Amino acid sequence: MFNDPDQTARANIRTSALELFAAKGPDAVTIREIAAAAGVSPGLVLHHYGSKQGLRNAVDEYVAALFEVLTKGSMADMAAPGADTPGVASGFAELLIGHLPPHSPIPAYLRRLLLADDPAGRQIFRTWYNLTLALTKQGIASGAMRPSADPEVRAAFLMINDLATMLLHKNLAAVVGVDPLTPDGIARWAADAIDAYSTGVFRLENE
Amino acid sequence: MFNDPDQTARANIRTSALELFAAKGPDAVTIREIAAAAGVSPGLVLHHYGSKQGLRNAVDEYVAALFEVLTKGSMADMAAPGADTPGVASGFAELLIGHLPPHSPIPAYLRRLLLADDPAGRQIFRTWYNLTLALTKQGIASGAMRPSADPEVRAAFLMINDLATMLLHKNLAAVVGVDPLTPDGIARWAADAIDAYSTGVFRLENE
DNA sequence: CAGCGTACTGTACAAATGTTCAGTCTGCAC
DNA sequence: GTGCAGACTGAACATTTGTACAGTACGCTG
Repeated sequence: MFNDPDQTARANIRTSALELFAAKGPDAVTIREIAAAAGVSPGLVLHHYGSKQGLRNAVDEYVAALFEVLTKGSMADMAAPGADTPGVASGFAELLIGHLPPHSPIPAYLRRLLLADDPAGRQIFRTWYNLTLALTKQGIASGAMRPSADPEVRAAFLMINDLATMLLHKNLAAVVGVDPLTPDGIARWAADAIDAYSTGVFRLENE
Repeated sequence: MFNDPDQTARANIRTSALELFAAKGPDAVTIREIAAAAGVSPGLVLHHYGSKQGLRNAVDEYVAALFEVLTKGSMADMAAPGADTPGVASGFAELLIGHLPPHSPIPAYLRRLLLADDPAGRQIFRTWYNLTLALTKQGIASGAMRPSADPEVRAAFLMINDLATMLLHKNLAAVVGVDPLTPDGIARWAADAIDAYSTGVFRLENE
């Protein structure tokens, strides 16, 4: 899925850049490094993308477009949940990742975009939020979710709680021993999240 | 509070480095830039810290030590909540930030440490998690929190949900219109978080 | 075949940057 | 006063890195 059949040198450069940017961050990657990974000369990188910034923009746009596609795919899953498809409680992030091959650099790149505080990341954040808000209002209307006095904040709350598992999964794996992005980690994590969101975390005083 | 009276050139260099690292990231800051901000020559930076990496380590250690102090202070607040001290629901992050001057670079630096996936950040993450886990178990034992089948994951869940507001507050402010690190943002955010954690988010089927 | 545009290479260059170092100044011990 | 250790400066150096460019190979069009 989403295996780009484009094997031109231009596409190879973009793909290599995507992987290296995701792994080390754009600032820590040199054009020579990208060229070597793509099997071309450094000059060709500039020939196709004008500058390093141009290449960064191209990769950003590519990932943003892919994100839109993934979003639509995840929405379809949401509307018609299959046998083992987790509900909304386990979050959209896992759903998105489920649409990608096992070691795709896309999640790591998305992580950088979301944390970078630049226009590309903010646009993705906005898309994600609008989607979450729509689902939240829909859930409240259908009775699946309890009403909230502040639906906008409620949607943001649910969204970034979900995002947090993607942003911090390495720390979680190292410290807690549960990586919420691995198959068994997902299960443990989702079970507790659903429990927390359903029965609540704090006990009311009059209980 | 925590205004270091150390005004030696050595301390000034560390302070300037801390601010610049927090704002732009260590890789994007040059030794010359730090020296200029501290009002010294570039050579002196190396004289005191040996190398740029040495300076980074020194800043990391300084922030880690400060984090320990802040943690203890926040725990004291937790044990004896004052008039307007929010409960555990609004999270530890806000409590920590409340112990710092308004425009302290510490939160931004902590953010970088936690997202960097290096030993210094992992140690802070670990301290934070151990604290959250202890409070969670204590809350369950006292009856203030509902029991969880998986206390470790429950503690991690609550912790990173809290962290997410700190990591993504800029995106939240730009897209949602609520910055959970500003005074009025805290109020709106905490109210909804407490509501979500108390009465739950999803409606059970038999209700 | 001739011409031309595009992909592509490898060299060269200028700027930035971490680091080294010789040397100066200052304060303190003897 | 003399000597010395440490703070501090400013110039210089080596390396890295983004980029420009001249030149080559190749495929398409006329």
